[in-house]
Amino acid sequence: MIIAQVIVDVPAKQVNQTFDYLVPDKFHDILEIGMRVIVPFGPRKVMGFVINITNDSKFKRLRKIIDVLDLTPVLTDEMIELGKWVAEHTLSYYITAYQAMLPQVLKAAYKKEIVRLTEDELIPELEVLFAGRDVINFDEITKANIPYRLVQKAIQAGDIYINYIVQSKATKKYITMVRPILEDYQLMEALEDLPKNAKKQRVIIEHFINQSEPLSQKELIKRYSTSYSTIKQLKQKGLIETYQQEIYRHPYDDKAFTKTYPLPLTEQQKKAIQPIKQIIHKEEHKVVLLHGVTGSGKTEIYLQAIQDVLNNGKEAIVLVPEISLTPQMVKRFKGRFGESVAVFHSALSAGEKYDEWRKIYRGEVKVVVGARSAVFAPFENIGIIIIDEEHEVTYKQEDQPRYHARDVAIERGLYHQCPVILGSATPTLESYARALKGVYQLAVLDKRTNNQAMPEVKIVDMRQELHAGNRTMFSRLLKLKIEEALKRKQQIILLLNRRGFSTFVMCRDCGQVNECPHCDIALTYHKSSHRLKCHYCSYEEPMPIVCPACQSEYIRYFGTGTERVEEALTKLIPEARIIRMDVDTTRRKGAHERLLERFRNYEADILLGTQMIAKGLDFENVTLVGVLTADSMLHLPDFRSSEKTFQLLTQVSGRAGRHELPGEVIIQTYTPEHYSIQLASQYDYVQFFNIEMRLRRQFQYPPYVFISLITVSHPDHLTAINITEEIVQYLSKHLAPQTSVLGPTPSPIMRIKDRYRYQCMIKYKKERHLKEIINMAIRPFEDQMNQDELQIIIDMQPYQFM
DNA sequence: AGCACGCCGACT
DNA sequence: GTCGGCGTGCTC
Repeated sequence: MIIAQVIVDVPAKQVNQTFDYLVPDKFHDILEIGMRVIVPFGPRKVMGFVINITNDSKFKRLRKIIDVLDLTPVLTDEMIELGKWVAEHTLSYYITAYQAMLPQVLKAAYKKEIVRLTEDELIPELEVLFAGRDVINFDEITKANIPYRLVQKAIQAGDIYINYIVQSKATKKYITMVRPILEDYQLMEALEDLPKNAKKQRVIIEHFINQSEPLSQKELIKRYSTSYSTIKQLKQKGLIETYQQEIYRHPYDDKAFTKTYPLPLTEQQKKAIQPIKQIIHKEEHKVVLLHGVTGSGKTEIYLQAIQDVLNNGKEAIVLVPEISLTPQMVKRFKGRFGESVAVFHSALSAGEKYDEWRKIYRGEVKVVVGARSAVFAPFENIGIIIIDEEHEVTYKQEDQPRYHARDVAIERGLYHQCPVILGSATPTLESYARALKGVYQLAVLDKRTNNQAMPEVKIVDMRQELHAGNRTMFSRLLKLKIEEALKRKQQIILLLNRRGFSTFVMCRDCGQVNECPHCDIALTYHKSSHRLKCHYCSYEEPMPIVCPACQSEYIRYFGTGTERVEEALTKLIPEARIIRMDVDTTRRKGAHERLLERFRNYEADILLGTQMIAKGLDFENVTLVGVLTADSMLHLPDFRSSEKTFQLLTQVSGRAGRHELPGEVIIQTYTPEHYSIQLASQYDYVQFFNIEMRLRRQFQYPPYVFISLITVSHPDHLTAINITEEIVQYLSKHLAPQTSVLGPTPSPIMRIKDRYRYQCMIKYKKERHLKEIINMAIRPFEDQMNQDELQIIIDMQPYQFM
């Protein structure tokens, strides 16, 4: 008796466990651990992952596996363990963790059909619906508003039945290939027999006499400017045949990547790469924090370390923050390792992602470059995992399973006994503290490879600008520097740090701010549509003409959107050619790259944008970087706001003067004395680290404590508070006395989509059974979560507190 | 999750 | 007595 233990595709607490199924004889030789199967589950059919195969079960009445969806396993043994680990550490369901590790298209799609079983007259409602057909989609029942009991009755009478269908969405792309069936001499004979007027057929047969390799039908038609009918005729004559060949989509195919070769390393780089190479050769697991200033050549270290790994016959994973932002990075990896690189990209279509995934899975590539989810790349022999810009928040997944790619990488590094490299110019305090403690190994690059000094940073106090009568958003210094750069035919990057700061509408008479009726947040003014939109739900309304509260006509919008900056800039310096980059101008696929390419080709003088332009860009001709509002996110309710400001300013300053030309940075701020702005301007990470650590200790924040966050939301305000209160009570009682349980505190945005949101924050140093205790605290509300509109979100390591 | 089952009030 | 609404509990 062969029994498969299956995790079923039903994300619910009560079924978050394996179910045993009998493996029918016909699947004995096929079925392996890690494959997807279709199993009966109650009255339905669902997809499931086989995570173990045994030969006994404590259940005596087992049902049979209906079908096997894969020819080879989609989950390796390691990934099965990893999925368990992820689920348990993030308090998610196993099924959710496994789905997150695989490309979307491997997710099953479910369909229900109603099949007619009798020729006899059905009830009129159903008869109308069937309208002569034997099978109809179940949705039609709901659409036609037929009460379900009537359907039930017909099922009981045996007139109809419900057919549950499980489909794998995986689509492969095929191409039609043409090849000769006969030998050359036979083809030559056939050539004789062809009618004189069959000129095109002759050409094609001649082609296959010279060249017996198959050719795609498309290419054949194009090359000999013929048509499908010619091929069809040859097929009928039995000279050639066509067949379908599976192909990969090639998202990067159209671009030629120029081959690059290892660059000579500087003394510093040599010193930094040495320990990494050692770990690679000893095949041990260690985490190395590579703290390197912008432009210090971290990427070259990655590339050469990977080369060593490949020479050892192993594979490499490289995580970058949102890869579409750094086409230059892809270029470098493709240039160095060519065909053996797979790229994971949020802009790829589901099918393209699946293709890249299969290349990894079949061992056709050795290197993966990708965003967060690439950490799950199904390699079986990993030799190194690199996380570039380790401090980036995008490595934390913000929905279930709420994992951090860094933690997963370290877990995989442990399994494969390989190094994990965390690279950053501004490491997170957590990582740097661990490096100082010796938990991680520290490698430092404090010089740029071109030996250029870091660009000089000037801080401009915007309050004084105002006092001097300058009401524009450009200080006199910045304006002067822009003009100078334009004169020198050099380029400029302007960063509008907009987070927590957008264009809202306020009445100048009564101070009324237009807010979303469903969320506690000001509506954002969109110039293009002249409407007010909520960024948290989909609510929008036309821009009012008079104030809704006092009917005053003096309503206007405040704050600074990129559109307005562009407008003001054009007014100030009319000759400047500007490219604006923000969510609006980059929404379309490939828009990002096109805009950057135009800037690179010097089709514009100024690149104006939000956060997205701060990272990874490398333009030779950029000598001036301006930050319009350095402090806009300093005051967000987030203990990491100083750290994030420091990171952003350092990051963006690094965009200037990366090559021959020296760079300059202007930071405009209303709080010039703030340490994160001061120290960013001096590139003094270590000092920033020391000051920030002192504050973190004083106020008990990570890395001195761990934080877990429970967010309770409910349409009823009081219910949300009360439930949070009960959870807080339970936790305070059962957690260690040194642990602090804070709450109920309203979330920074208390109401979103008409739901009130309250938080309970747990700050702890050591809690061995935290997950179990949290689960116990939540348990009394499980039923309510199923039925009522109660939602409880647990984040074991939150990065966002909104 | 999604479905059946079973209890209870309202109605033919 | 029967219909339909909803709470409860199960799915190998």
